[in-house]
Amino acid sequence: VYVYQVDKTGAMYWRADGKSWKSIRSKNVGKLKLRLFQLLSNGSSVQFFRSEYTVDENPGYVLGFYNGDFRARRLLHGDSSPGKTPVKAFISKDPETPQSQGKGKDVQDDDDDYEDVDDDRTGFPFVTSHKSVKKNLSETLQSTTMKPTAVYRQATMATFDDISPSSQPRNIRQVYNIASEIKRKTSVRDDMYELFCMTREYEKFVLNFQLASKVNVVVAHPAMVAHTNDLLEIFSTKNEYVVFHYDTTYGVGGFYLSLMSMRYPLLEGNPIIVIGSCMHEASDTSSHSQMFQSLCQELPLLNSDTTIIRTDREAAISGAIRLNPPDAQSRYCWNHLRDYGVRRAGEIGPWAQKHFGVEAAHNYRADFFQLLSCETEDEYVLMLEDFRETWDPQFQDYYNTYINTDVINSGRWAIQKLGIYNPDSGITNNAAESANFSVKQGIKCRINSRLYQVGLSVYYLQAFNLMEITRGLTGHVVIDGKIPEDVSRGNAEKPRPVPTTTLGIAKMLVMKRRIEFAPASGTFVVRGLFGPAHNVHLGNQTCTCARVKRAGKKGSGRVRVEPSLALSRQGKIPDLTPSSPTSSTGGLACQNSSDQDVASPTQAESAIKKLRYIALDLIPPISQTNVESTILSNPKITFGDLKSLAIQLKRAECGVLNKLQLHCVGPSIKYDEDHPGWLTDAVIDDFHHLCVNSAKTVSLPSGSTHCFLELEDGATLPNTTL
DNA sequence: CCAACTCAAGCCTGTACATC
DNA sequence: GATGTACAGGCTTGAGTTGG
Repeated sequence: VYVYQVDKTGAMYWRADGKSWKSIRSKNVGKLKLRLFQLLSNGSSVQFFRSEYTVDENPGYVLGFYNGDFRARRLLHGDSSPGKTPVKAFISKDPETPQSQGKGKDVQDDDDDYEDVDDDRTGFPFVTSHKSVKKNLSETLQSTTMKPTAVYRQATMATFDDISPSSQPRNIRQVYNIASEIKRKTSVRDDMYELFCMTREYEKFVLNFQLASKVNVVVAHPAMVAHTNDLLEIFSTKNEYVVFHYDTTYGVGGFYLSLMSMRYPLLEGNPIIVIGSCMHEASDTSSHSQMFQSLCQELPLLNSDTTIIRTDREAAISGAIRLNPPDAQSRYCWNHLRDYGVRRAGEIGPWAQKHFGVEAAHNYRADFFQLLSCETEDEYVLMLEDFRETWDPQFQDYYNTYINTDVINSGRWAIQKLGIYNPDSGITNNAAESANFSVKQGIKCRINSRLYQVGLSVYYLQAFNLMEITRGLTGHVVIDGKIPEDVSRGNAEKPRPVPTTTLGIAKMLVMKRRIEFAPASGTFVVRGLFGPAHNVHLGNQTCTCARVKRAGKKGSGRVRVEPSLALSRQGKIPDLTPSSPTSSTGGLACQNSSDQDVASPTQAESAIKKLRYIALDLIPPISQTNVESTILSNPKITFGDLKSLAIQLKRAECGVLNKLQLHCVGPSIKYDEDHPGWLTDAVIDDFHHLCVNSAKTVSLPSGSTHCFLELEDGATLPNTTL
């Protein structure tokens, strides 16, 4: 009978005794749990049993008990296949080794069938070393530079006090076995071989595997390729642009890593995802060509004039893209254009400095930036003519030869048409560099990274991208331009949903609740995106914005700005009980008798034609076709929005309601995270009554401070006053 | 709860061969 | 001869799964 201490990790070393047991019964005996095993010999049961008792209250120990015909001990570890001599059980008092119980000594080995046999070579009885012994051997071999022989000697000496064979290495061969196993598991094989293994283990991941004459390996996650194909198909059908980035990074290993990434168009903020990658020994046109050829083979729709590839204007990359995909449009990072144009060593910068001095080079750079920033090509041509008069003829020649074409392609007027113009930076390839950065982050060993390590990193990065895309599309995460988080770190190009028009900025500020009416002071608190908040008192001042025409005041060109919904001083939300033309209590505007410009209820009545939220776009009435076109034309729509849309569809019965309800599904809903459903179902229903059933009241959702309506000439709301 | 099963990892042996 | 490596191949173990 023995008590075994159970490993805290749950390992069941104590149970291993080199014999084959068959579980035959288990039962509870009071607080004890009993498991009974029967010894197997060559597959048949032998009259020898092993019992294990455990106590629930103290799972750290197991009580073991052996009973039966002990002559049955045999079939220990080792080669005991039929026809071979069974090795001998070793009997000792080692409490750690269950098979070595003392009872064995009392047993007469009088049965030939159960005769113990010594090891053929050593003459010593065979015994299985305890697992802790092997573990120690393994740890010593791994943590020191000792040879197996030395480890073997040390291990046997260390257990001098405990002479039980199971507490020592069995023989030197055992140490060799362990060392061999360690080597097999930890050896780093040849980089190329590992890479080659990837071509088989990661099916369809390695698109190109070239060793001679220059190493060139193109990889792309097959699932990402499939998904990108779907996207390209959708967007080419819609004739909309898809923006890619392509950039080469250095310092990853003894090779270049080029990444093809995409501005993912279906998620807010257009996060960067990696489409494919190329590890190449040389950075010449043929290397990049192989990358694009492999990609185009998998992504045939890449070769489309709706494909925009931003690069940093390396000649090798440009040349490769011209070859394949020839129809794609290359656009160059302004920073790199500028660098190449004026500053970069070995290029025109030093040339300009050398010929005309630092100051002149500075002027050329300024001219160059002005040219890039032209709003139209005509303006560019005219400005270029002006500049030429001041430029040195030599610089003119250089500009004509190397710069002009690229500026025409990537100037503001050109990229604005594509919707990729950034007012701050023009056009940058930062996103690609950011993706490169995140790959580097994923590689622990940056300088001496191996090809297969980098390949694996790309694989995992893409898998992560795919997972995040799936989560984003199913509405499980709020993407908001931060997916994947790693990619947007560093010098990532931040998403800029900030509108550029006056009206757009106004809408955005309203949607973000950055304009609030302060009833106490009768002023508006306006918080812009930057800087301090402003307290604005309009008084009788009027807005002269030419774009807005107020109902009933056609052509006036002057509109009074008023709080759309005045809050009572108590902070309660007033109801929208229609007020009489002379009423000044609550209601929606019109509460001030001095407001000469505000349309009277009667005027409003005759003027209302279309009712819509000012910050949301008008969408045609619902039909199945329209729903589809809505989704397609609004790629930022999420599954959550679709679900909401489905609910709205069920209710869709009247035209006015349709319009209102559809407003719920636009991307603008995301502007205000705290009030994503700003236009709630209750409000919609109320408006429904208001518009169709001539209901007299409507209540705003709790917490509402403003209500914005835009009325159009000729619209009617029967019997309704706002 | 348990028997029967699968599976991968681990362990072990024999043989041949290389190196010191 | 001692030491060490490489390979093929078989058995056991331990963890997990499945179905009754």
